[in-house]
Amino acid sequence: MIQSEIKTGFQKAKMLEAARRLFWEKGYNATSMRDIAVSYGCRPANIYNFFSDKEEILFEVLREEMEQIIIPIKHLEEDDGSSPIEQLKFIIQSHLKVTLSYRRSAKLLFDVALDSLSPDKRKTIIDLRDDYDRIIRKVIRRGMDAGYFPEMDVKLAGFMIASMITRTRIWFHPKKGVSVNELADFISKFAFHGLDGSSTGSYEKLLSRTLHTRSGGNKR
Amino acid sequence: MIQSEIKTGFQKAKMLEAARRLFWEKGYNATSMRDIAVSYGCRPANIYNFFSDKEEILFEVLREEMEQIIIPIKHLEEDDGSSPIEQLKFIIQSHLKVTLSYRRSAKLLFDVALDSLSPDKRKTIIDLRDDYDRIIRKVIRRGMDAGYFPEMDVKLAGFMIASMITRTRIWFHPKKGVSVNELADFISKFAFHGLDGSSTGSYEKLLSRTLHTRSGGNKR
DNA sequence: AGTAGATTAATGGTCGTTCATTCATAGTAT
DNA sequence: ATACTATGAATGAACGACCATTAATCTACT
Repeated sequence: MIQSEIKTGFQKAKMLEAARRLFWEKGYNATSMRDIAVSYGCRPANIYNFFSDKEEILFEVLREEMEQIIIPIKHLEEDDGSSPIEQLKFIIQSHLKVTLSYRRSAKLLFDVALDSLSPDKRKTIIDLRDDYDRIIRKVIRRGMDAGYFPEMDVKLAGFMIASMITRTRIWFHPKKGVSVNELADFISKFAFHGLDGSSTGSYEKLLSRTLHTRSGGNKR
Repeated sequence: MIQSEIKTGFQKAKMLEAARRLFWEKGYNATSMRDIAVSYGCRPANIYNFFSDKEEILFEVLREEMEQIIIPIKHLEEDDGSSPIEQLKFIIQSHLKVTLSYRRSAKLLFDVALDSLSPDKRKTIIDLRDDYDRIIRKVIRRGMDAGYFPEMDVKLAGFMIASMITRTRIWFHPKKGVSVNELADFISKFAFHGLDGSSTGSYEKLLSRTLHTRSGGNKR
C-alpha cells in the first residue's frame, strides 16, 4: 500500500519530468503523448494510469514550477524587518535560479516557432536578431566610450533592455494604465537609472557639464 | 499582368495578416491551415496558390516583423554624430512600438500554454502569478517608503525586473559566458542603477548610513 | 483472488497537403 | 466583335499520417 503509493508517486514524478522537458523543448501542442511515453519508457496508454489527460500533465508541470518560484519568497509578503534591498535581491536571485534550473533548451513563442523553420530560413531570422543585438551593443559601447556610462558587460546590458521591451507583449494592455509613450519613457529611465531614478544619474550630470569625454580606450 | 500581380500581392498580404493574428493568438502549431482559410475567407487548398506550405507562411510572418524592428534603427549602426543617449532612447522607443503594434492578444510559451488549461486550473496558475506580482510590488513599495528609491510606478518597476529575469530563459547558456550567480548580480545591479552603474546609486549611500558600515570611498 | 500496472488494438478526429477539375478573366488572332 | 487560348484563382474530395483517448486483455505481485 504505502510502497505502491511511493512507487506511484515516483513514476508520476518521472513522467512529469519527461513531459516538462519536452514541453520546454518543443512546446505543449507539439509534444504528443507518444513523445512523453517514449521519453519516459512506456506505451502512451500507460500514462493514463497516472494522469486523466494531457491537460492535467501540463497543469502539474506549470503548478510545480510556479510553486518553486513562490515558496522561497512567500515569507517576504509580511515584512520581517530585514532590508528591503536585501529582500529584493533575494527575490531576484531566487526567481532567477528557479527559472534557470527548469531551463533546458527553453524557448518562447517566437523562439519555439523558429524550430519549425527549415535551417536556411531559420538562419535568416536569426541573422536579423543578431543584427539587432549587434546594433544595440554598439550603441551602449559608444555611450561608455563617451563617458556616459561606467564600464559594464555590454552583452548583458543589451539583453536587459531587450528583455524589458519584449516582455511588454505579455502584460501590456493599452486600455487601462499607461500609454505606449509613457511606457517607453519609463523603460528608458529604468534602463539608464534603474530604481535609483534620474536624480543622480550620470546622464543628467554629463548634460549639465560641458562635454569632455573620458578616454575609455578599448573597443571590442 | 500588372493588375493580376497587384491583386496577388494584395491577397497574399491579407492571408499573412490573418495568419499572423492566429499565430499570435493561438501559437503556430495550434493554428491549422483550415483556421487561416476560414479567417481569410477561402478553402484551405487555395492558400497553396500563394504559399508553398505552412512553414513559408510562418517564415513570412516572422521576417516581416523582424524587418519592422531592424529597418528604423539600421542607420544607427554607423554613428551619425548624435547623442548615444538619444540613439538608445530611439532604439527602445522604436522596438517597443513595433513590438506593441503587432501585439493583439499576444502571449509566450507559458502564456500560450495557459490557454490550453480549463478555466479553473488556469485560475489557479494565474493566482500564483498574481501572488508573485503582489510580493515584488510590496517589496519595492517598502523600499520607496524607506527612502531607498524615489517615487515611481511600482507596477512597472516590478514588470521590468520580472521581465529581465524571465527572458534569461531565451539567451542564457551556462557553458559560455557568465555564471548564474554573476548573472544574478548583474540583474540586481541593473535593477537598482540601470546603465548608470553602482557608483552613484542611492543604495550604496543609504547602505553606508543605515547599516553603520564604514563609508567606503567607492565614489569616484 | 485481487489489484495495480502495462500492453495491444482500435476509436474518431484533425492535421497538412495533393489532386483533378472548374470558374473567371485577360490576351490574341481572326 | 467573336472565338480560341492561357492563366490565376477557387473548389470539393480525398490521401496518409498522426493525434488524444479508450477498451479489452494480459502480467506480476500481494
